[in-house]
Amino acid sequence: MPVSIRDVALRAGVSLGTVSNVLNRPNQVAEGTRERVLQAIGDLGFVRNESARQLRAGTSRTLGLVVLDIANPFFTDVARGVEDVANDAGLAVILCNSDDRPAKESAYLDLLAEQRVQGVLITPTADLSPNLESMRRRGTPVVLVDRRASGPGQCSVAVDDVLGGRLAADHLIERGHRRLAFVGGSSGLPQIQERHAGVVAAVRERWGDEEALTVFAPSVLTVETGRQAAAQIVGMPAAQRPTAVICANDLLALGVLQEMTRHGVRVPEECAIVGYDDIDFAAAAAVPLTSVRKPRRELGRRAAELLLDESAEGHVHEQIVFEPVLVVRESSMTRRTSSRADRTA
Amino acid sequence: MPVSIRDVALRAGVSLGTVSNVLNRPNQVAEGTRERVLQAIGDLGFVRNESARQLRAGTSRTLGLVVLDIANPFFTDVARGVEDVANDAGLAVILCNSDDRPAKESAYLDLLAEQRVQGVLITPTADLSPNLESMRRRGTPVVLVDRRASGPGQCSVAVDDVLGGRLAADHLIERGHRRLAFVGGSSGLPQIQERHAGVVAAVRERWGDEEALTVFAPSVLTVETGRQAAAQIVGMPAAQRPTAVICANDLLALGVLQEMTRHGVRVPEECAIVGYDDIDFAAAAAVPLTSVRKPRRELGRRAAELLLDESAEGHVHEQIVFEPVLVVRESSMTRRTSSRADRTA
DNA sequence: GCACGGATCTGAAACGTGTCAACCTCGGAT
DNA sequence: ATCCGAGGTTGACACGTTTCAGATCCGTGC
Repeated sequence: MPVSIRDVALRAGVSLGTVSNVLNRPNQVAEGTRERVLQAIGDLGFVRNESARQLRAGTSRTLGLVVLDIANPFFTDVARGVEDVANDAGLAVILCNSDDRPAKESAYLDLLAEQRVQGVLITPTADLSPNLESMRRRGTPVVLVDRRASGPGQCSVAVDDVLGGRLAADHLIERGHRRLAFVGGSSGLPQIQERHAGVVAAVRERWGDEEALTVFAPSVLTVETGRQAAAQIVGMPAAQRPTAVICANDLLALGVLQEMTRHGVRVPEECAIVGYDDIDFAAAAAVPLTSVRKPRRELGRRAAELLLDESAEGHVHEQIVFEPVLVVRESSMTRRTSSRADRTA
Repeated sequence: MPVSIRDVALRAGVSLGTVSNVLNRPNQVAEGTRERVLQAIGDLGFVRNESARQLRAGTSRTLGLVVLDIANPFFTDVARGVEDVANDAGLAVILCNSDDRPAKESAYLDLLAEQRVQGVLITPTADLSPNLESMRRRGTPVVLVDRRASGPGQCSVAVDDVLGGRLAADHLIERGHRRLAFVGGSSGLPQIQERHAGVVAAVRERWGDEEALTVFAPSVLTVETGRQAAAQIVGMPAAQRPTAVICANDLLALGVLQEMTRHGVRVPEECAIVGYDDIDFAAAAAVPLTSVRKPRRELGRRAAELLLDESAEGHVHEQIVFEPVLVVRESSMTRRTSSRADRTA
């Protein structure tokens, strides 16, 4: 039943090597022969066996992408960027979802190692898995995505999240807000910690201390936990309740927005909201969300490019850091009655 | 550099077959030997070569999933369902995004065939690719997802979309609406056509004809095109403007919601909205969206289970059809205060 | 006639694994 | 002393491809 290159050779009346040449160096084969072989391939419905190619070549034509949460549109956008580049290079992408769980992440890394992927793109869970280090030692390129490499020994593509947090906080403070909340505080993820740090830095600079900043620390960053945080905020006495909320990602922000609305708290008049990532749903929310935009697709693209480059000679590890941009939309358009609707892009 | 089973054997002082036994039938190997081998594996950092295993076994430990739009959370939820089952069976999932483009779909199917995947789960573009048929002929199981198989010759896991359309329309009509719009009309996708047909059937039954149903036919089903449709609706003269909109999926519905709000049309008071799929963002919208719920994750699960079963002896093809459920939320909670008894014709 | 080179084709070797028949060892039964 | 069988272990072979050194053929220039 399975038809191999040998069957094709037999049918076309040529040797096995010639069939291989037709497939890989067609111009080295005389036209008549080539056509006879192609005919045989068509007749028999021959399909190359990628495993055998890989075995011979020593490496596969695939690349692994491990993300924290496949349900977060941020990561699907990154994935598309990766796909763009990978496809052009003739590579397939194995997309793995670690769910922010080290055990799952580790299992997927093993799997990718066994597949002999050309490289791994990963947004790691808080602690860098030992598997990552051993992959690199074994010679598999690894590029960190949305996370800065700790040393110069590896590539990474990240975003300046301290700046992002700062942008969000500065914007709100300039708009006249005097009490802020940050939702997403204590997650072990460095990205989140940096956003937090940026907010804190801005608040400190302006106000001298952090007393007017309330921090909420949901365990995971989802719409649901955003809702829970908002419920807490709404329950605070009016005199202490923050007038603006900065969320560590847009999922949280959407949850906050929904819960606020449900409680009759008008956004942005009574409470402004700023999200993070600027996923498509942020602009599509019924109160379009101000958000810190990261070049999502570009992030994936550049990461994939670095990965490809890493296999080349003379590669030097690179730590790319993108600058985020604040996109102001309705959810923070309040106070400071100024006429200018500033939209940064 | 690359360390093979042979290197391990050498180091452990055993034969190559013994190492293989340690890996695949550990209980057939004497404890001392086993430990020596495991030690060697650890020392050398040996990792199985999946390609070689596959070559030997004739089939890989992977399964392909081809979706129409990776950016649509509906499909990522389906993917999670697939992953649940695949992981338990020790299979990896290669996730491919056809972008609703036959050319991309076809390219990915070729790739999956070359990978010798154990099977393919696919939500096909409008026309069934000839590649699908040849895959099946070659013995690769194929299961259609969110699309009914045309004949009994193959497995499929779908949802009764005619019923879904009907549920949405009935609900709105019962609530007292007398002019409806359906957004998503002419896409070639059978799923969409069925939803449309369901709406039409309900409208016909109640009103005798379809004059009070306006149909919009965006080319793709995204938030952006939803917005465009809403802009058109808002532009209609008040006397003709529908008081409720049924959308072919939730992305459209979110776009419609946003544009309505932007134009100051209150939802649901002035215009009710019903979406389709019930993605998480539907409930999270600032005006929570009434939507036709499909068992998204379960859809993926069952599809994967059917696929696994298909490799077993005595498999009979099965066409599973789930019944959708209308989840009523705020976006359609209006009217019906009228005491007028509206009877069907 | 002959050497030469280019175009074309051939077939063996190798990639790393799983399988399986055969082999070894050794204690116990005959 | 011989045989038996079970528990361990071995090593050759096959999987399908790519590669590469060599073979073959043919026209050309001397």
